[in-house]
Amino acid sequence: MSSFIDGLNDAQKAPVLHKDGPMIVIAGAGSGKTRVLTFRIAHLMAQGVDSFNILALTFTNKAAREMKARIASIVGNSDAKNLWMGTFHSVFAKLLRVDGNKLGYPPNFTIYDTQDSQRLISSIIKELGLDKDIYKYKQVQSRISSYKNSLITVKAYLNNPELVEADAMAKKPRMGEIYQQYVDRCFKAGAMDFDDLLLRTNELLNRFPEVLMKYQERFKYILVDEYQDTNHSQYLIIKALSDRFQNICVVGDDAQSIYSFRGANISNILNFQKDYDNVIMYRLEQNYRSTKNIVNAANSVISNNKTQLDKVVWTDNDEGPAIKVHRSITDAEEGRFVAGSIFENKMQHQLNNGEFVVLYRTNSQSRAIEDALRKRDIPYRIYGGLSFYQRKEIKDVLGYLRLVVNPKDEEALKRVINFPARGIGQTTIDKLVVAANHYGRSIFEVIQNLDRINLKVNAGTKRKLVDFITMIQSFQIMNETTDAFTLSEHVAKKAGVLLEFKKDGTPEGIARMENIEELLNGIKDFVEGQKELDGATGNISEFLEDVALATDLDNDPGDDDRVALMTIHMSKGLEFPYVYIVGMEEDLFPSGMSMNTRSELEEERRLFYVALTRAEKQAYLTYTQNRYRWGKLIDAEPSRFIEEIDEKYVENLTPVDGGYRYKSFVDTDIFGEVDKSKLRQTKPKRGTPPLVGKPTENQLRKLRKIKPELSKPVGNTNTIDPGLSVGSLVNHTRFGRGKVLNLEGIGSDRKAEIQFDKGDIKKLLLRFAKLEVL
DNA sequence: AGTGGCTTCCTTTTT
DNA sequence: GGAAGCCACT
Repeated sequence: MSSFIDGLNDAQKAPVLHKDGPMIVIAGAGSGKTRVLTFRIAHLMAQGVDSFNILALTFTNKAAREMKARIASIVGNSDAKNLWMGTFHSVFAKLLRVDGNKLGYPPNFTIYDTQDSQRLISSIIKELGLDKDIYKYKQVQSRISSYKNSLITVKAYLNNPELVEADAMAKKPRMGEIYQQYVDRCFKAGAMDFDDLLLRTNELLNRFPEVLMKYQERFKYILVDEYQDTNHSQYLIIKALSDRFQNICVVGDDAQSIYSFRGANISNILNFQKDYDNVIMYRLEQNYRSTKNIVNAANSVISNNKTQLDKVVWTDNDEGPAIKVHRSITDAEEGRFVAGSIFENKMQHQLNNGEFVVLYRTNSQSRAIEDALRKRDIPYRIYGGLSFYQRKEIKDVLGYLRLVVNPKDEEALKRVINFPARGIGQTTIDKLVVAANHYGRSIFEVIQNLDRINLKVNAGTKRKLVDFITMIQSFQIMNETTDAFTLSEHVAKKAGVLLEFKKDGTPEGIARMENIEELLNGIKDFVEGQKELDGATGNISEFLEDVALATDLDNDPGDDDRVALMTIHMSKGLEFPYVYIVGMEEDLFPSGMSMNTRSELEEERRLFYVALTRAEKQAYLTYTQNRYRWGKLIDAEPSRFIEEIDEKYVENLTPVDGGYRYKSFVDTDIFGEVDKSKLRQTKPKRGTPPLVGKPTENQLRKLRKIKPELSKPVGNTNTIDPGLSVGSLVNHTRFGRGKVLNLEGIGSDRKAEIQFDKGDIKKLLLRFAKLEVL
């Protein structure tokens, strides 16, 4: 009966037809992973599994929407509606809206974005009177974030001498205090940050067995996409929910794990088979996306990594053209080359703009490409970067709306209480914050009770404060009876945000006004969309939730024909016939900040692998010899990754003779004088890991014509600190001298078991322990 | 309280 | 080359 399955190959059919019990699908790039997931869900439903009992976690909400639509077209619309499908964050936000009250959160809790978190932390640092040069708010925020993602609560932190020690060593002895304050303040504001959405879900499932049971019963079948990018917190949620029925299906590719910086733990996928009994493993190794050339090139690159599962990606597709490498003098010229090449390809092969993507390592690289595309009149769209919802004017309007939904939301309040200016200055706000902390209430409540508190503000200021509160309350009353669009339009006008930008009159002000109008249009569309769904009201809180967890990709209009520009990270899961990877330079890609350990470098390499495997027909790599960075022209040298591609898959576009090359070494200025600065030697690369010098292992292997030996999944691969091995003598700042007995874990979870001379045996996380190898 | 000019750090990637 | 925060002046 399930005739829709006939279009699959045998390797794909097996995981689709797998019924009960834990399973893992190791899916190479372009092997039809999404198809397998989609068909598996459809098949489960066709077999009689109630869609109500299926939970599917995807990497973007867009992916979830598309998958849902696809399933709906296979099995019929009404059933697909009940599927719980979305990102971890959006799915568990929904769950917490229902059951978060057990943890003391209101159902209308706010979701703080990174900026909100950073602002709060920054003000806590100030309030505690700490040195902002030592306690850098961004660093502190990312540290707290990584604690949360490892489920280290404030209490756990304070009870863990290693962590406390590590922060004290880093001259931040008061980290614990900041962490505590931060958590308290978020809670008091009825707010969760991104990490809380996962952490609190864990807390909920741990502390309330009846809640755990409810969701275990509900989610009889759980499917997780991009499993290689899950962090510890996500891992535990999945583990808890699937514990009862063990119908867990995870899909992923260890070679495409690129999110360790936000806590993703590659050992989740490497160790999956140990986590459940009787795991069936499926492999999808046939690539349907790319040419032989691209697949082979990508394979030759990734074989430089030690840590990987045993898998060989291959394809039946055409040979295809070689990967083209282009060198240019400056980043402006690089842009011109890309624009010119896109133009030529379009003409020669009759292609649309939408068939091209330009990928880069950092968002700031988009500028040079944009300039060049604009000059050539090639329409483009940038994904990511400063997204629409992060613009100041948009956040201002949203700030008001957030306050309407949750008046305890301090970050929103601080943002809008004096924008547009209404004579409530920093001094007043500081006093309010102090009072609010003192009474354990929100600023909003403090203002409501001004008469009962002895707050030293003059009568004029007091009136202004009360006026502000009254205005917000009037919005709240309106919100009870009206939809998001009507309310937002009213708020934008009444609060004076629109007027503020209008009277500004500068082109910038006008642009901001237009952006607000665009936001209002967006809300209108949203409301109309929601009204068609049942159970949704088109209320503003639904819109805010959508916005807080939206990816730039999620809002892709995708209707007009444009060249896409995005970071490699954003491109994961996408495919394009023509791919340009720009900025292939040392210190940029691999990033200078990721060359300190082997595991960091391996992640950069996986990132390159992801970039290459986006291409269906043709990939271009470009690099420049000089690039503007931090407003200065700096020398650049080609990325090691270019050399790591087996040369038979590469074609060099750069003219080698004709003086071009000499110019690159001895540059002359416009008068023909030699520019002395170009003659100096390039600085030695700092922190280059020993195994990737020249010649690389891979190059040696190629010379010897030996197939690279794929290492076993876990355990003995040393991915952090190559200098440490069993038997090493080390010195710990606190515990003294010791000997390494054992090493385990991978990446940021890597631990060493050490016998210290004092007699103790301890397991230390290498990430935190400051060890000196003797 | 609000404004303008100065400094710093930044640029790794994002839910 | 830019945002964001700080200080000093009005």
